[in-house]
Amino acid sequence: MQTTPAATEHATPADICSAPPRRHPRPDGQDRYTISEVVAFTGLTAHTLRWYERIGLMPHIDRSHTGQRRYRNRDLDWLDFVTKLRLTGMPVADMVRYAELVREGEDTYAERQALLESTRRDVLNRIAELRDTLAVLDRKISFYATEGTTR
Amino acid sequence: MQTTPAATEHATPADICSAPPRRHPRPDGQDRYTISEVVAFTGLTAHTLRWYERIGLMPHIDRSHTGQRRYRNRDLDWLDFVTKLRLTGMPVADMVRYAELVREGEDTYAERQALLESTRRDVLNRIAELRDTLAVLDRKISFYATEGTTR
DNA sequence: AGCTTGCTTGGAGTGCACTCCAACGCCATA
DNA sequence: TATGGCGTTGGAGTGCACTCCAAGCAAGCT
Repeated sequence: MQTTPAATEHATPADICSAPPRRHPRPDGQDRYTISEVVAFTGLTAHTLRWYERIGLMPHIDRSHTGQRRYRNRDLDWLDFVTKLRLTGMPVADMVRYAELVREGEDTYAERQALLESTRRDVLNRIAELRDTLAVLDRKISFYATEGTTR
Repeated sequence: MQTTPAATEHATPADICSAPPRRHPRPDGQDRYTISEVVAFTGLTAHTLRWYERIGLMPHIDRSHTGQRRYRNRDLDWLDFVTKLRLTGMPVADMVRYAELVREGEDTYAERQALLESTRRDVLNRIAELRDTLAVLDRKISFYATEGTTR
């Protein structure tokens, strides 16, 4: 494991460019959270959090002296990002791939960029499809609304 | 094997986003299609079409004198709608529920409207989430773009 | 007549993303 | 010292949405 201060500074290079708006406010100045706190912040289950770690979707999580997980703010940032990726419908395997690239360091910037750009295109397509669907729904809803009231 | 140019046309995923409305035009004036024609129109597999019928997501499909399915235009319309609902992430069970309401006739207009309105809210939320995700992706992508070129 | 193609069925299998289980450890409070 | 609460693990189980299989039938072509 890397333990140099430099490594700590940009331990997860992905985090440098992320300043996410927080939906689950974290206590200020704290940087060690139990798994149940993370459950409360993220809405994920403890099972899922452990499973993410097992499959390599999470970096190694710090442990207390008794072996319990202590999540740090950068882990929560990463979880926020993963949750967003999941919402796009990206398969977990692809997210794991991205996580691997992050672990491999700066040499993978280009590949990470390509991966995210492909995801970006997927998201745009998905939004377009959803807007299409919305139009169909609106048409049907207004049909039911008028038919329901005029008879 | 199919040798139509259409098969070649949608080989590249890039074309998908430039072909929004009807990717598989139906022949004019026809109203009886074999299962394999419907496969070509919808992109669903024959397995899935039969499964949809078994679980009650499709109405009873007409049969030829030999017992083979003959889909009609209204069946294709229904499949288009189902496909849109599926894109919203609606569980199949909910779609089956809607199909049941349709079979039960006009008395269920109000309930159908409520169901679609709830779906509509889901779709709007989903679009908002995706836009959020898009913002995050753009931030990261531009980070990788500048970092990748400046070093 | 023989062969190929397309379609039929019920039931079993697959892949994904969790989700749960049993057995156990640590530790604070009563 | 005991009880409750929170945490740990590997492995097995679950639910969803397909997906495939084997065996068979009917029609069309040579």
